Amino acid sequence: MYPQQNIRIAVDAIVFGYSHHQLHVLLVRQKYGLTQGQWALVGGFVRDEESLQTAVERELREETGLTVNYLEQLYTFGDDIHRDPRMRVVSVAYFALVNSTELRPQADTDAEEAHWFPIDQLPTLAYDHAHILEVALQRLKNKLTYQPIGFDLLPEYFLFSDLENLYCSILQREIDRRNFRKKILGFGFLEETNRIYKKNAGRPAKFFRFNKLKYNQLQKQGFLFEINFA
Amino acid sequence: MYPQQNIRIAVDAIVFGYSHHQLHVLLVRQKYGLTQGQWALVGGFVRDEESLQTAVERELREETGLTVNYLEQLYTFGDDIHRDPRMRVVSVAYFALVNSTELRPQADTDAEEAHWFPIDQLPTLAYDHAHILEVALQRLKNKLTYQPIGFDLLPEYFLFSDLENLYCSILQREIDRRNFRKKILGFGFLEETNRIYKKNAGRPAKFFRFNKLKYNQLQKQGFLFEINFA
DNA sequence: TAACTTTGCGTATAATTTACGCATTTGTCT
DNA sequence: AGACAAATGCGTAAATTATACGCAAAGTTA
Repeated sequence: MYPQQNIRIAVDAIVFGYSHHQLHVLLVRQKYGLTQGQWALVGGFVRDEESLQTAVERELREETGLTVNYLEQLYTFGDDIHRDPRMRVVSVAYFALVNSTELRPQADTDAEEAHWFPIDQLPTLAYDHAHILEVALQRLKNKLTYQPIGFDLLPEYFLFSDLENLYCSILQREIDRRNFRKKILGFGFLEETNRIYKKNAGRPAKFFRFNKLKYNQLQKQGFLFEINFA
Repeated sequence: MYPQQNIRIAVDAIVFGYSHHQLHVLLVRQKYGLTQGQWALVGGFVRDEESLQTAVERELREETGLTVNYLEQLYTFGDDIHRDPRMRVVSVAYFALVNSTELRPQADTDAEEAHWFPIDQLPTLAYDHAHILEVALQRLKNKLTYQPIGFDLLPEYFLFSDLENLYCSILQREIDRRNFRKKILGFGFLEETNRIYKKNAGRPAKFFRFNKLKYNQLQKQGFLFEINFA
């Protein structure tokens, strides 16, 4: 009924952050083992008495000290029996987003060496982590179009141009600034604040804020978030 | 590096079928153990040397003899440590669809007792399987609107009214028959055949066929499947 | 043949998306 | 100060898509 198995269960987290107009991924350098020195996703083995989600949260805390803004299960990688060449490990991967203000403080923990890498300048990754990252990136791109998760990558107060740049750079397509603004504002879940940002050039911009309560309320009323540009 | 764990990995399959204008789920009666006599999802433990997907396929074959039309990983349930009260089991759940012509032959295997239940007349389910089923049903509903998986629930040749009824009954809303037809035909991946079906009443209807090749082709060209009715 | 049922096509209207134009508000340069 | 550059913010016309129906066509039944 409960056969013996020689399989381990691990969790891994793909943590995305956004800064300097670029998407970044958090990676840690492997300290021990076969892959020593290589870069890998944050992760580790699940303890007998903790839930999967707790396991990821613990690993994130231990290895990076970060507080994530959004966390959801991504996919379970267990079809390649030799993804870890030394023994069979099934990994439940989680997808995480951090607020870009969180991005700086590189953990005050006994963190392994953790670094943010721009998505287009990744090092070689250990195990099948490059593949996992690919899946995560696809999820991010998809989700961006039908759920308001872009705000979890931005600070609480942000400019419209930030939001616009985020969509442009992650989805890698052009969007019409004016139609984008009109559409998002039309949704009715962005609060205009009276904080104003002055750049070196151009007209100063208002800070906006995502009103999550308002969004939840709208959603309950059948509202569907959707961003699709030609 | 590779700690001992006292956790087992199982796979479960939520198999949906469609017949008699109703969505059905395949369940098996438990033969042994704590939950003996109760109904449960098809599933079992993963063997050391098989992939997760292979494990589901094996269990499906062994327990039901069915050939599924569509199979994808749904979610991994491992947050409730006591979902199986006797020991910790993490279950990777898979989502499967079968062609309704497959629905009849109830397996010629040494199958456990397997039965199709209409979605609104389910028995009490073992473990947390009611919850898993809930998640699967939600996935089905969502996916129906943005991927052409409805065709995996229908026979190769089907009538427009079948497709229409499938959408109506699963999504539980009314749709305008004429607009629905116009929209789907406009996609251009349905082949009109010269087979004709005569009912007892009304104008005879043409059989249609889903052209998967054509769909893949369109998709590559950036076409987006989407069915949203008010 | 009249009544009934279901399929299949079409058209008018409403709503939404797309493509732009341009005024506004700042800083900078001369 | 005035001209110019840079970025924000608002608006409007045209094209496309969705919605709401009407109704002919092709059978069966009485």
